[in-house]
Formats: sequence, C-alpha cells, structure tokens
Amino acid sequence: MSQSSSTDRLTHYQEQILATLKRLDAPISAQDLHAHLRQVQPRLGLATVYRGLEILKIKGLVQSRAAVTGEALYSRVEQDQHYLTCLQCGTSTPLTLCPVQEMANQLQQSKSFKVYYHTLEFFGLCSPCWEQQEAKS
Amino acid sequence: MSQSSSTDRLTHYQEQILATLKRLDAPISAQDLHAHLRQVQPRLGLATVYRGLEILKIKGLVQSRAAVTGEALYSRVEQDQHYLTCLQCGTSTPLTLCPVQEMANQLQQSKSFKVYYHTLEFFGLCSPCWEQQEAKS
DNA sequence: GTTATTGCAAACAATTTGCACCCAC
DNA sequence: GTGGGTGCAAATTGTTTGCAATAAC
Repeated sequence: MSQSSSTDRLTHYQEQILATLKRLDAPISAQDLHAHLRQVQPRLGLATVYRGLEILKIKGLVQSRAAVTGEALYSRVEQDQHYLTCLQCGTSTPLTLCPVQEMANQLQQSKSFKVYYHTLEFFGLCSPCWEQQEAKS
Repeated sequence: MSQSSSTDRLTHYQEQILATLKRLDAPISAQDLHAHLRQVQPRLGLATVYRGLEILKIKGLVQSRAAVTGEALYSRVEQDQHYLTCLQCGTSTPLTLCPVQEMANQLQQSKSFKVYYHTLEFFGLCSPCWEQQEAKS
C-alpha cells in the first residue's frame, strides 16, 4: 500500500484540506469542503480548495469519485470506496466487504437492490507522468 | 446478468443512441455522441442525447463513468469497464482481466504504473426506486 | 386528438483560469 | 527579494430545463 511519492512539500492549506478530510471521514464535495474550511479560515478561496485537491490527488493522498449528480466527491485514499449506488435517487450505501465479479448477483438478493452494472477502476500515474512528477519534486 | 427491466418502449432516438454506442464500442462523451449522431440526424438536439442517455441508464442499458476531466463517458452495460487511468494525463487503458484487491500491487510492477487507489462501485436501482420505475412501465 | 418527445435557447452549476497581491523562505 | 501560493472575479464547460413545435400511436 506504499503511497510514498512526496508526502512532503505540502502547503499550509493543503495540510488543512487533508486534515479536514480525515476529520470528516466521508466523501465530500469541493464546495462543501470549502464551506467547512471557511468556518476556520474565512478568507480561504474556493479555487484554492480545488487546486489543493488536484495536487493532493496527483500526490496520491486524495481520491475522488463522481456522484450521480456529476459533482466530484473527495476523500483520503485510505478511505474505503465500495458503494451501492442508486442511479435514480443517487443514494450511496457503503459496502463493508471487498467485492468481486459474481458478487453482484448476491447483492441483488441480499440487499434488495437491482444491480445493473459495476465499475472497477485503478487510478494512479502512468510511468511517463510519474517520472515527470518525480522531476518536479 | 439479467438486465430485463423494460427493453421495450424505446424512443426512435434512444434506439439510435444505443445502436451508435454499440457501433462505436467505446466509451464516449455525450457531446461527441451528439456529433456522431448528427451526421445522420442533422436536426438532433444535444438535450435529446442527454435525456436519452439518462433514460437508458435508468433502464439498465447504458452505463457511464467520469473521465478525469470530469465529463461523463457513456457505453453499453455489456462493455467492460476496467481501466488503468492516469490522474495526470487522463489516459485510460482497458484491462482484460477482472480484478481483485491485491491485483493493484501486481499492476504496479507489470504495467509500470504507480497505483494510488482503485474504485469499485455497483450501480442500479434501490428497491423503492425500482418499484417506482416498474409502476411507470 | 391526445400524449410523449424533441429542438432550441436560456439557465445552471461545478470547475478553471487570469492576474494582482501576499506570504514563506 | 523572489517564486510559488492565494483570493477574487470572470470565464469555461458540461449538463439541465422551459416551452412551443412536432411526431407517435
């Protein structure tokens, strides 16, 4: 699970973003995160939050997924990201177990949820981008 | 893998959207899809494409995932959706095998790709929404 | 004919960018 | 002091919505 990259070289605000994500311990939109942070840092701009989140993503410290509404939800990479999501109402219920292919069928019954499809995606940096990243550190 | 729901009751354009997705056989944005369809149906509006895709999703015929850029990419549910995605350049390379937890580690070496995290998500309808959907058919 | 679907254009919302200012080192 | 980080406001971009015109059955 090594997430080395460069945990160092974090901006003051980037640290705070990370800390807040840790404190809230649930996926949150950039806008909501901004609102939270602003309670403590009234002058914090929304753009800074977006910029910070982007950098934290590239560093491998933060992940994001898209809500059914289209907006992005952010959380620490340590946080589990297995959900049962309703395409209609958008409700996401977390899953406790780490799933596999055929698990979909089981879910269909046990959870009284009609499973249409699931997605699995690995995120990170391809080697060209990674090297480019290393160079910058 | 039953996707019954209501394969029937598809609009002319919805059929065409589905047909085009099948023909292209690769995830595509709504805007690009609109451009493609317009070559044949010059009067087709962008909104119709979005509305059609939404309905096809609720029916379980189409799936979508978010590109790193934030825009939504659509494809048929039959299409595999396992990718290796670079957070920086946005490149998505399809995976042939259906993955599991620890696979991430293997990927890290074999693909010369630095895996930060992965996401797995099941999509469908929760029972309230499903019943509501059934009623409409 | 009645009802659902569409095109168009305007409206929205999330995110990004330009730039002057400011802080850290 | 200098370069990166930041606030602010404006600009973009993907997506949605209102409504009159149209097509489907």
